[in-house]
Amino acid sequence: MSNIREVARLAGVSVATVSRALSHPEKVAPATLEKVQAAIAELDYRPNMLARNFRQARAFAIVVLVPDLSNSFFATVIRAIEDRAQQRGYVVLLGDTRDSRVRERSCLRLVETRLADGVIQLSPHATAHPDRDEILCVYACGCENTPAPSVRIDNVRAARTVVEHLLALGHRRIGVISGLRDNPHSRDRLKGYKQALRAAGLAFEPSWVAEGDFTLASGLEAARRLLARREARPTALFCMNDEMAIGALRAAKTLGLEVPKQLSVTGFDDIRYAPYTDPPLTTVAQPAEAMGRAAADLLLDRIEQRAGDNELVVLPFEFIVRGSTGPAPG
Amino acid sequence: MSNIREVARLAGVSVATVSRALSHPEKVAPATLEKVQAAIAELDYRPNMLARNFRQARAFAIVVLVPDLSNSFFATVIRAIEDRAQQRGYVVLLGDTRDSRVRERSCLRLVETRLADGVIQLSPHATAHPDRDEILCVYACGCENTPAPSVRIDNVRAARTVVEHLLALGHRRIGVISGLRDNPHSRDRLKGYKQALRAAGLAFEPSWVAEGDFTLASGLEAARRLLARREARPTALFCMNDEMAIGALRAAKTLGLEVPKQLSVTGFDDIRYAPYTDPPLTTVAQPAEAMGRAAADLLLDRIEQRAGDNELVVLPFEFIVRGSTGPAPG
DNA sequence: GGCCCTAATGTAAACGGTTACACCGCGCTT
DNA sequence: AAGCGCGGTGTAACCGTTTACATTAGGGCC
Repeated sequence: MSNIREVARLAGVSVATVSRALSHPEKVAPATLEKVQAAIAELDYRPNMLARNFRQARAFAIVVLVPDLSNSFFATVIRAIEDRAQQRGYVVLLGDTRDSRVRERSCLRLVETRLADGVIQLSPHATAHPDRDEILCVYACGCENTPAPSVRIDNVRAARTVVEHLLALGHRRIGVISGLRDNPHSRDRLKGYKQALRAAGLAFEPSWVAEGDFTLASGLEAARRLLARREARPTALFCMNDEMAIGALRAAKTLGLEVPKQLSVTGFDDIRYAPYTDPPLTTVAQPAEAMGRAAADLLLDRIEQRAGDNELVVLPFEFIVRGSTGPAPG
Repeated sequence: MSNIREVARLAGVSVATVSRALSHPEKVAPATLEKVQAAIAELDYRPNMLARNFRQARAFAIVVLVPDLSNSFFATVIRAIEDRAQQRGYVVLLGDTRDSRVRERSCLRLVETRLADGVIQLSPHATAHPDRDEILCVYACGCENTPAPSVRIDNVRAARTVVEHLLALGHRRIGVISGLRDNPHSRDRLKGYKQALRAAGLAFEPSWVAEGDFTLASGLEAARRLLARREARPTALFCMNDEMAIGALRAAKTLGLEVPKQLSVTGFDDIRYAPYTDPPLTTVAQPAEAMGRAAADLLLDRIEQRAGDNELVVLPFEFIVRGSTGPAPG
């Protein structure tokens, strides 16, 4: 495989000139540029990026830490990140942590060993790693107390909006299918739920909160538990993501409950499958693509030292009413 | 940031010894090893992988080309690839091509420029690139005529199995919702469809094939077209992936057709949402995880020159009957 | 005791780029 | 005409490892 020296020899110039021709073409005379390009074409030369990156002490790579790649929402965010990163000359390394601490650790090692220049976290693990502060890290799906450079929506307000919608439809017994109790997203969204209740003069009833873990199966299970109660069964379920809402819809179906006639269900995220559930899911659309792009820009700006001072990006969400919510039954 | 020389100085040995202590610990005396490790701990030294990779002329990275990351099936395959790659000391670069040729090209450039050691393709684009032969490439979701190192299921037989199931249920008018007509997967699966028809003594009716592009929306559209016909409306729809099947279910619902009573629908892939559709989707389960792992192993073995000779891995599929198929209506 | 073999370590040359610095020649200014 | 500035180019050092080869020491064998 040819290298820069061969190109230089063939073009009759020095290696420095070839290097400049590639990296700073404006600094070399047009005639020279042409000779160099001819030589490059002739040899089918491709610069060795391994060498370039090594010399520049930059990997031109970022790693994205995702709790679960096969969740459609995260996949969309990552797509946007990848897209933007590529535009700016970076490559993205995949780090599916599966919510495991050791996997996460081993991904962070990538930046410690210089294989990556920074990290984008898709989960809002607030728990700082001891040496985390030396690592450039941006949170793409932040929460109220997610540390500095991060992008998020106002989860509290979004949750409140959803619950206000249900209240306006006359629902008084609104069950919650939550993510893991100590997950920051769960906390924020529960906060919004409580705010809406309080504003409506209703008391918060802890037994109406069923804990899941953001998966389809856990949503189904949680819904079963909530709907099992004979007395005072919830007439609406506020689910903290779409996957669990889809699970809840399934539970309703197997219990013979008609949605939205007998039970309203709401989701969160607006994943691509949301308009295709039966009935289509009322949900909060997070601007997944915009969040990905913004997070990528935030991180890359910091890597390239053009650290903008606007370190917290809060993007607007959209509340989308579809068919899964309706007036509270009789 | 400390480097190998500082470690050597602190440990009172040469850089070569430090290097060996890290890469070939069995080659250094236990006492020396200890000194080196102490120095490493003291300085909190992390070897610079950029330098190591450069020196070894290896990136220890593979890129995976995926047509659409937010498709749940691909996401699962990638997860498995990432998992296996990490086990074997490699990192995975994400290449979401969005079915664009230029994006694909630019990803291949990564291996030409040495930033990656090989490629795993998730789409079976048979169209060889001019210089593709210099690039280590493995196909993870192959077809009948996918070139050499590849893993796949027997798409033809799987499709035939599905259609035989529908025939056994008494269906005689079986519509097809296909992927793009020239997509190899579409071809294989259509072939299986035809085989089943022929075996049952039925004629193939081209107008019962509606072309989609594997997306939810295209499935909905295609189903609308097929179900719009007054005379001889299909009683079953064979969809070439789950996403389009979900679209078809939606179409049926909006047209007031009951599934499976009036219309049977089948999918392909068994994505995680398949058991949660209404009714749950009858489909072909591709062993997504196994496919990912196998593809990773195939590629890494070749990168490491331990090229196994079993270059074509054909994994078993599973046909899963759920609620979306039933006897043909009266 | 000399020889040979081996294990452990050190020396220094790569790897393929980038870039600071030196240099050269030309045109413009004064 | 001398000096200056500047655009274009070349020389060579440098980035942090790995590793071929040289060197050394020690142990076993005759």
